[in-house]
Amino acid sequence: MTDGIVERSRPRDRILETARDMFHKHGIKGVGVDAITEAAGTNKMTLYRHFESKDELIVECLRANAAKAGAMWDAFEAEFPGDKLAQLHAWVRKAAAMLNADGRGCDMANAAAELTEPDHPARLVIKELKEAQRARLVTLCRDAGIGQAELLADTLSLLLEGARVSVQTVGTEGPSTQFVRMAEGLIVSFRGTAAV
Amino acid sequence: MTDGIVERSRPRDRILETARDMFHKHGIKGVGVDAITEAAGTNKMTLYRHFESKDELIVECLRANAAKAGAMWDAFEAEFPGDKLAQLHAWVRKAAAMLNADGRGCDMANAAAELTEPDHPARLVIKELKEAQRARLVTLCRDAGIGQAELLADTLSLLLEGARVSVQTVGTEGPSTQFVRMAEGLIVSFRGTAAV
DNA sequence: CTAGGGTGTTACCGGTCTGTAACTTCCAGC
DNA sequence: GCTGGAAGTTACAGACCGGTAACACCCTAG
Repeated sequence: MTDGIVERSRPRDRILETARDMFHKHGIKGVGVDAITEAAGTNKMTLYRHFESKDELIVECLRANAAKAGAMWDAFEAEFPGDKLAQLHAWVRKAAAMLNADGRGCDMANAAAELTEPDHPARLVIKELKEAQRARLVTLCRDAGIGQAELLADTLSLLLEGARVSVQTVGTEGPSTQFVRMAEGLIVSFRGTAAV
Repeated sequence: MTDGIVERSRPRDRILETARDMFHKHGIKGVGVDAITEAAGTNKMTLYRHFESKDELIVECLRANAAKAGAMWDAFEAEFPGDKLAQLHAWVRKAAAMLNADGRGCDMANAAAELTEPDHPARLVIKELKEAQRARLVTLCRDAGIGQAELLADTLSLLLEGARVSVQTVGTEGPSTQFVRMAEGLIVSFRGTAAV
């Protein structure tokens, strides 16, 4: 019961959702458009009526991923309104939970690993989306009253990014098990050096 | 002027070296055996006389990469004999230098991102080699007299791994610029909590 | 009821992929 | 100089790839 998601909805949405799922599981070059449309319960022609090429479908999937991640951030704000520090800790816990959820790393990072052509349209949106996420984390750290918000945000980013590839290479029992401990420790130690 | 390396040597070595280079630059699924053999100045039949399949060639390339990385560690020992702390700092500097050298991340991590079949032969050796590298870093930290050597080693691992994917997604001007600062800071702070 | 747009179906194009067969050529060691 | 093995050459098999053409269908809005 994998790769299903053929609920009745408009073909475009089904294709997008199925492609996201299959790209995530099998990689981008590991999935052909035929396989996507079949799993989405439709056909190739319909795909090409809604997306001008596989590359555009890839880009649209990445954007959809980022939108979903953005919604997660909004959920933190809803859960701890105004309490930025609590939101930061929620982010750490959520990230750690997703680490162990599936052994595949970040879709954007994986896409960047696969799509090596320097002018591939996906590379631009990956950079754009990653930078937006970084900006959001920096803002959260700063609003949580942390001095050197950029440094903390970048450190947390690298740790999480590293934990994701670690899970992908050595599994969930490797260095990534320490992620929460590292992240929490960092936040505490940065809290010490409060706003200047 | 790329992908050359057609010096006169035995075809097997040329194929291996060329494949390493091309896999690194263009990804594994982004390079066909025809392209490899042509760039290596030989032909497909010769490749298949030395490697039973592309998958075996991939595995052999990964092992060669790991051997090269191992040689780097030996160089640190040769440069700072017995001074494990100096070797650790040398490792940080070397890692940072390689970060900015080329925008492609770790070959093993990239391979893990591309080769999603859970029983792909490469996945096994990736895990094996990554675990060996981790063990070596833990040993280095411990021999440098650092308490919680595993935690420091794992943190440094995740930071470096994350920095490599960061370079690949947002470029060298992103969070990875802070890698040395983070790593050196960590080493110092772990030195504080000396061996228990 | 009808018109029309979204959808499904089938077949196809040209290209690329891994891997193999059959044969020729080269070259080093005897 | 001869021979045997390594290497090169050409052609091909069979599968898959992204993308398109032509046409039949269905279902809803008018």
